[in-house]
Amino acid sequence: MNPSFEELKKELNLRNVNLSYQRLKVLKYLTQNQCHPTVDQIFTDLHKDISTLSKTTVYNTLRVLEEVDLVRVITIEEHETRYDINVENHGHFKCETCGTIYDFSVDIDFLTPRDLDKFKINDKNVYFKGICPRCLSIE
Amino acid sequence: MNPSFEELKKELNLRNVNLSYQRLKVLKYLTQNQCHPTVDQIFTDLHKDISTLSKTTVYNTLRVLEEVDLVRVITIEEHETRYDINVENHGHFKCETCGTIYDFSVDIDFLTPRDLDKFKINDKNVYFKGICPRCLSIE
DNA sequence: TAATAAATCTATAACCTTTACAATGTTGTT
DNA sequence: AACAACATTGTAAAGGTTATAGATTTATTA
Repeated sequence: MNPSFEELKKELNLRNVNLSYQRLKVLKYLTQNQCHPTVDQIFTDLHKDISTLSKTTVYNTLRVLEEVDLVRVITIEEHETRYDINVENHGHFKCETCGTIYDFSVDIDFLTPRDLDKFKINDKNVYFKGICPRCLSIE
Repeated sequence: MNPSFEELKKELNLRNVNLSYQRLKVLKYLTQNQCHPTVDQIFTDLHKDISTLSKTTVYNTLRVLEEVDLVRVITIEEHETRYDINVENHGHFKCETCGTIYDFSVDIDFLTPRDLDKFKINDKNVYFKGICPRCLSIE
């Protein structure tokens, strides 16, 4: 499972990242909204609570969290960078009709391309596109 | 193997896409430069031959070619949409040091996530990040 | 071939996301 | 309390992509 909020706070301390009020809110948002939100979604939602919040802060915070490997960047589609707190390897499915992004479990370690024998692999990503069951049933 | 240039021209006719001079040049470029170029790379190189070429035309052409499934969009990294004429399923490896994108063969059909039983899958993508052998040896 | 319609190309401006930067505010340490 | 270090904010700038309108080319018909 995903790490709990408390565990994440500990992680930040371990990695010498100060936990400001804004960073705490972003982190909390990511743990509670594991729907791969965009910066704009995060900013818009948090702005309701923190009227002084700047979008730059959201960018900065996400960059910091990414640097310490607590957050993962997902680039399924151009022009919409999404953020995911789950660092575990899993695949993403984007519905081309409604835009929802679904997680799915995939045995990425099973992928052992012989072509990459001499390559150092840091990150593996799998994403599919298509139509989700809900949109299929509506059609 | 990849389709030949002549075959691609036939494909365009089949799909009722007019083959203008500019489109022909872009298509030719993609078949001869299968290095997943960006729009800017395509435009800059072609501009040497066609001084009147507009970057908008490159965008438009790529969109048309994508719509008829002759070209595939690769989004490995944010802010750099890349184009690939090879529609066959294969994986991409991006070297985080030199930026080169390598192809590798991967048995994508082997990926049969049970989670996606009821999903209609149109497109499968696999991309890895890490360091390529050349950069490893230089270090 | 000429006339007309349709499609394509070009250039510019607009848009949107992300980054850079400088000023302000906050936190931590002594 | 004073200082330094860091974080936040707001604005401006950068970069890539798209919208649009006019010019050019191509296709069609007579």
